Parts: sequence; structure tokens; C-alpha cells
Amino acid sequence: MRLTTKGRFAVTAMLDLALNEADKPVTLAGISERQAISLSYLEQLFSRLRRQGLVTSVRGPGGGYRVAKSHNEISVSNIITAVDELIDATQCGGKEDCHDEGRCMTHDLWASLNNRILDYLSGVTLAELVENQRQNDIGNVSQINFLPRKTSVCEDVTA
Amino acid sequence: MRLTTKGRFAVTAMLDLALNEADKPVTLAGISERQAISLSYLEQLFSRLRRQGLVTSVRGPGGGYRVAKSHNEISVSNIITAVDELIDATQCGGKEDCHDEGRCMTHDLWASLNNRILDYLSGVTLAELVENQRQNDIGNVSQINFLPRKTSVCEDVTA
DNA sequence: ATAATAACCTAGTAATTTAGTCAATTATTA
DNA sequence: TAATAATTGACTAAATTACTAGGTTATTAT
Repeated sequence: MRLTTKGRFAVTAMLDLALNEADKPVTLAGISERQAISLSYLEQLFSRLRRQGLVTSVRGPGGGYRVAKSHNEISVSNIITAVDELIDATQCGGKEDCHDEGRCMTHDLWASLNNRILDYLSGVTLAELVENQRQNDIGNVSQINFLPRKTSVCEDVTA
Repeated sequence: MRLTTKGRFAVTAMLDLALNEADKPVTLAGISERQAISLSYLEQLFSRLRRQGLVTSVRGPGGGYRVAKSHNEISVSNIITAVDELIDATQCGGKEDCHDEGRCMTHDLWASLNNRILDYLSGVTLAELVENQRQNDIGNVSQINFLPRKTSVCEDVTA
């Protein structure tokens, strides 16, 4: 799991797609204009998003992209992992021959932490993002409007 | 908030520090050997960690680094934000003059999502990582051992 | 005192990733 | 048949990551 601007671009583009798809599919040219992302870069991103089954494409005039599934079946982690090549954070590359004294500590650590973050981001759906964005548009809120923290009911259960 | 290997190196190093500090401070040379991270790179990372008040240093022979606070006062997000220069994900750079039709959508979106992720990672403490690592060491567990999900008491309160 | 240790600092550099350009080809519709 | 828009591939500039090299300063042990 990486979290870079690349993944952000992808989420932004998917949100734009979700907000603008109606009867007609949405063109990358349109997303490019609205979100100020270069067309060719979008093409690269959507190539991956399509291969991962997150979007479908229609070629020719009047064509473009559609979200492949229901908006609440697509999570932020789905989008990010589709475009961000997942790298392997361990030195040993999965093998456990990294050091004299045994396997590298980082192996377990990052596998765990990765899992936690992924768990979390898979709980934030495209549907939520769309809903939140629509609310902001209607109210014409110009200041930063934090998403309601739906996980804030969590408590630290450590002793 | 970015999440790259740089931040991972930092968390790994901090965990090594926390596991190995006893009467004597821990040297970067030691961390470098155990975790296979270059000494000079560690120096750069610890320069930032020190400036952020996460570690204290002792110079000269027998010197090294110590964790500055209690282990449960340091979160993963603290460590990551200390070394990962936070970049501004919006095209407009905070100003809201980015587009004809108004401010860029990404502004609110990423401010919100950033906040959520940060919220989450600030709940994972160094103390938890240490405890988990110690358990693995004692049991000599060689397979991936996921951290107990202490935030799994969360419920989706949507609708 | 002096030598060894280890933090601290600065500058540079190779490898990788990001973000983008350019130039095509293919499928579809008007 | 022409226009549209996805699809593909190769190539490039900028940024970031990870690392090297070479010093300086503070502190301790001899």
C-alpha cells in the first residue's frame, strides 16, 4: 500500500466520473478539463482501472467511461491499489533469509500495518465521496468541509 | 499525508530503537546493521525525528538515540509526518482560483481524506508495535502475524 | 591531553517514480 | 466516410528516494 499523488489523481478522476455519468459515458477529455489532469496521464490511469474491472469503456463518438459497479461496491483502497503498483516493503523480498539472526522484523510489521490501512480505506466508498461532494456543491461551501468521521466512535481499547 | 517507503524506514527505525533501548542509548550504526538501512540515510531521518521531538540524542562514545516520550505517546502518523514532507494535493495550492466554475473539487476531498487517514494512523502507537513485535519474537512466529485490530469495534454508522 | 566514538551537517548522485508528451492504431457512431 | 474517443507503446522531464562521501563537533575513555 502506497499513498501518493498518483492514487489521489485516480480517486479524483473516479469521483469526477461518478459525479458526471448520466445517460452518456464520460470522456477522459472532459475529466481532463474539469480536474486539470493531462489526458495522456488519465489514459494510463484508466487503462489500469479498466483492467482491474473498476470502469468499463465505450469506444467511438459518444463513448467514454462508466463506473463498472455500484458506487458503494468501490472503495478508495480499490482505486489506489489499481493504479499504485504495490511494492514489497521488506528487504528480503518475502524470503526470510535476510539476516543472520533470522527474518527481518519489517516483514511482519508492514504486512500488519498494510492490512490495517487497507482495511480502513476499503471502508470508504465512492458512494460516500459522491454524497459528500454533492452536499458541498448544493450548499456552495467554499471552506474546507471535513467528511463526517464515521469511524470516530472508535475507542482505544488498550488497557 | 503520504505513505511511502521513506516513512516505512522511519517507523522501522523507531521500532528498532524502542526495542533496543535499555540503559544505553541506541546507535544509528546498530540500527543500520540490524535493519539494513544505510547509516547516512538514517542520519537524515533522525535529524528530522529529533527536530520533531520524537527522539533525543547523546553525542560521544556510548552515545546514541533514545525515544523522547512514552511509547504510547508516539503514533505512526507522528513518525511518518516527521520525515515525509507533506505536500499539498490541490492544484491551486490552497487558493481557490483554480477553475472557472469555482474551486477545485479535490481540495475538500483530499483535506477530508487526509484527515481521516491521519486520524486512523494516529491511533496506532509505537507501544502497540513494540508489544506486537515482542510477542512474535517470543513465539518465534515465522509466518505473517496480523496485529489485533483494536479499531475493529468501529461500526459503519451510515444511514 | 589525546584518541576514539558517534552525533551532526552539507553537498552531491544514482535509481526510481511521477507526470507528461508524442504518435500512432482500433472501434464505433453520425 | 469522416469524426470521435478509446487503446497502445515509446519516450522524456521533473521530482523524489535512497544512498555516498567527506567533513565538524561534542563527549567519553585511556
